[in-house]
This record gives sequence, structure tokens and C-alpha cells, in this order.
Amino acid sequence: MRGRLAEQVCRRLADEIVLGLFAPGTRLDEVTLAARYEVSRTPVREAMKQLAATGLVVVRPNRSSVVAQLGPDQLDSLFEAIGELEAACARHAALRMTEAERARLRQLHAQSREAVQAGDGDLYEALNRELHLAILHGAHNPVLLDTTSTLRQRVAPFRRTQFRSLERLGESFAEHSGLVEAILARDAVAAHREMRHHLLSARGAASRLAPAWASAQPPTEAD
Amino acid sequence: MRGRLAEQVCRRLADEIVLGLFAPGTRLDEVTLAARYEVSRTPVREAMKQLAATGLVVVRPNRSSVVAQLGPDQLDSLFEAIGELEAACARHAALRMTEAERARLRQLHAQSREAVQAGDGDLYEALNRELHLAILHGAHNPVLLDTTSTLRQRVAPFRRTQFRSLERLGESFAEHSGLVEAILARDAVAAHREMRHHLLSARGAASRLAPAWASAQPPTEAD
DNA sequence: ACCGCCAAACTTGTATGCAAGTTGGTGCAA
DNA sequence: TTGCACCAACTTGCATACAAGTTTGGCGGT
Repeated sequence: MRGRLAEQVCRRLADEIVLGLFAPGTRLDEVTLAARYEVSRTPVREAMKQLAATGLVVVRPNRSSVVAQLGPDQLDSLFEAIGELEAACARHAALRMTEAERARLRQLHAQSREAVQAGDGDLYEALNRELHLAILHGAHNPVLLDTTSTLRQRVAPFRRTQFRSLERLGESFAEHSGLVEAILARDAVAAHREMRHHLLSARGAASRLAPAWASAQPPTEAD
Repeated sequence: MRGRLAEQVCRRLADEIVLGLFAPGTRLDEVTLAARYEVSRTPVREAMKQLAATGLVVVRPNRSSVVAQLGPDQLDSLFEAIGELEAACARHAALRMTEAERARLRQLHAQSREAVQAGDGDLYEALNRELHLAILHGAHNPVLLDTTSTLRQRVAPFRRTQFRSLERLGESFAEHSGLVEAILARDAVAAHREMRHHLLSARGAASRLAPAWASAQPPTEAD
């Protein structure tokens, strides 16, 4: 065939999970997926093992794998860990970003301001993602970048509706302002503090906006 | 057979890599490993995909996988990331550890003191590992625990001879003292600072003790 | 009517076979 | 002698076949 099928399946499946095509808890039947991607079960199995290692899916011996199902506590832990990692990235970014990277950061924040004024939640979400990514890259540490990105991917299925409310939009932008200002001023301590505060706020918003799982999905597998 | 072979192979291979039985750069031939563990190539392949996801091995399309080979820069990034994560754990541990956990921390540190006085590097290494693990658990955040443990596993093959010198032994113990004291005093800021300082020191020790890779292993794959 | 048990269908786990790509060596030519 | 091209052995990538475990539906008993 066209080679590297396992990796392709891994990427496609991860994308479709992150985009919400497979909701958390969905059974991932190997033969069904194999038919869906027009490959045999072997690459599908290898892809699932990889995704399981990243935490996106959970494999249960001799039972179907499922899209990872996170209880409120686990989601909280995840958000906290992301906060710590991104805060560390922000601190390093404040000290290490190149002028070009700082310029891009400024530009992304300016575009975000326009998105807020236009009330465009989707655009803001995209810019928010770019801004965070820019900071992760700005830390100039590939391990921190990879680790944080993996964790961010893991919460993606749970915060698809984050910027629905205009209030949260403005709040997020205000927090970004302090964060960007600290980074551009090369104030490492302030950058760290602002990022931690920002992600704590995002965590609160996520659990407020989607309290459905809190009651519906106990941490223990419901089968 | 006796089931769950892929997982067993994954654990055994990871252990043997971490213990130094397979040095970084070693080719991991699928059929050889399959013969070694007396299984077929299929579970071996699945295990390798998982280990690749954790960063312990790297898979190269249509070529043999190898035990991950880290250049000085990559090792530096890894140590820095571990430092940030463990520092975050220490900060949370200072605020969240139970009395039982604090008692165990105190006990481990006391045992470490004896190991230092006896000059027993192997014992100190074991206690050092336990102490760090106790702090990771003390943060009461399973995501931070898993993430940090995975990263620690990744550097394990590169710091096998860390506590050979008595000087480093005493230095490490002194740093632990400040760290443990901060945690027991519930001083989150100090705990964070002490752990960062401790791991920066460990990073320096590692790159000083084993400068061999620095010249022998360029970041680009040497095959 | 309800509960428990058993069997059949289904799903995952492992092994093996075959195709495609890579590696290393050899032979030919300049 | 050196460089290049080609070929053979080996290794991985994928598919399929088979074995083992799990789920489910039905059947009989209470």
C-alpha cells in the first residue's frame, strides 16, 4: 500500500477524537475502525497502543478500547498539570523568546483584540490556540513543548465549547494581556504567575460550562 | 498463551533499557527481541510503539528501532522539563501532603543521612529515588505523577553513575535538606525554589560526570 | 414472571506468511 | 585504485488465519 499506515491511522484517529467525532466513552472497535480507514486490524492496533500511551484512549484487556473518559477529579488534575507546564514555558519564554517571536506574540494578541471586539468566538479560539503555542515554542525546550502539547490534546475533547460566552472571551483576553505584557517585558516571575492564573481561570470556566460529566461520568468505569 | 504478552514485553524491555542492559543507540531488532522473549513479532511491535510514544526508543520507518539517543541539548531540555515538573510537585506537596506522607518523607531523609555517612552510594541512590517519588505522590495529582515519572524514566539510561562521587552525594543530601525542610514547613515557594535548584544541580552533575556523549553522540542520528 | 446458567456470536490477542523497502557487498568500468 | 551500479540477504510493514476470552441472548428451572 502507501506505507506508514499505522502512523496515518494514529493521526487521523487522534484528530477525529480531538475534533469531537468520537465522544469520550465511545467504543473503538478494531474491525470497525479497520473498515473505516480501509486497512487491516494490525495498523489499527498499533495506532491504538500509541494513543493509549498519550492518554487519549484507554485499552482494557480483551475488551474494546474506548475514548478516554475523565471524571471531574481527573480533569482537574489534568488542568492543573497543564497550568504548571505552561507557566514554566511562559517563564522561560519571557527570557528566551527571539525578537521575531515577540513580534508574532504581539501580533497574535492584537488580532485577538479584534476578535473579541467582533465577538467572534471561533476566531478567538483559533488565535488563543496559536498564542499558547507561540509561548510553548518560545520556551525553546522541545521536551516541554511536546509534553504540554500532549496534555493539551488530552483535554481537547472536553473543552470544545469554551469560548461560547462573551464574558469568558473578555476575561480570557484580559488575562492574556497581563501575560503577554509580562513576557514582552522579560519579567519571568510575572509571566509564570499570569499564566498560572490564566489556566486556573480556564479550568474553572471549563468545569462551569460543562458540569454534565461531573454527575454522569464517575471516575470508575461504568461499563 | 498466558495473555497480555505485549504489555509484558513492554515492561521487560523498558526495565532492561532503564537498567542499562540495552545502551542508548542499540539496535532493537524485532526478530531478535521476539526470540529473546519467546513471543512472535506482533507483541514486540506493539510494545515498541508504546515505548516510542514514551520516548524511550525511536522508530525509524523501515529501519530498525533503536534505544533513544540523546544529544547534550536534548538531555538538557529533558532535565529542565523534569526540574519544572518536580518543582511544581514539590510546591503542591508542601501544601497537600498528609501527616503520614510527611512522616515518611522525614524518615527517608533520615535514612539518606545514614547512607551518606556510611558512604553507600547505591543505598543513597535508592533512597533518593524513593524520596523524589514520595514528593511526586505528595502532590496528589496523578497526571503530574505520571508525566514526571515518564520523563524520569527517559533520562534513567543516561545517569546510571550519578552518585559515584562522595562529593556529589553530600551536595545532593544538602539540597535535599533544604527541600524537605521547606515541604515540612508547608512553605510552597521555598519548596519550589529548592527543587528547581536541586535538579539544576543534578543536571550539571550528570553532564559533568558523563561528557562522553557530548562529543560522541551528535543530535543528528549517526545510525 | 424472574433469576441464573449455558452456549453461540463476537471481539481481542497472537502467530505466521508475504510484500516492500533497506543495507551491505561485489563486480564492472573508468 | 576508485567510483558507481546492481544484486542478494535481511528487516520491517501489513494482512490474514487461528486461538482465547468476553458478551449476549435464550433456555430451563424455580
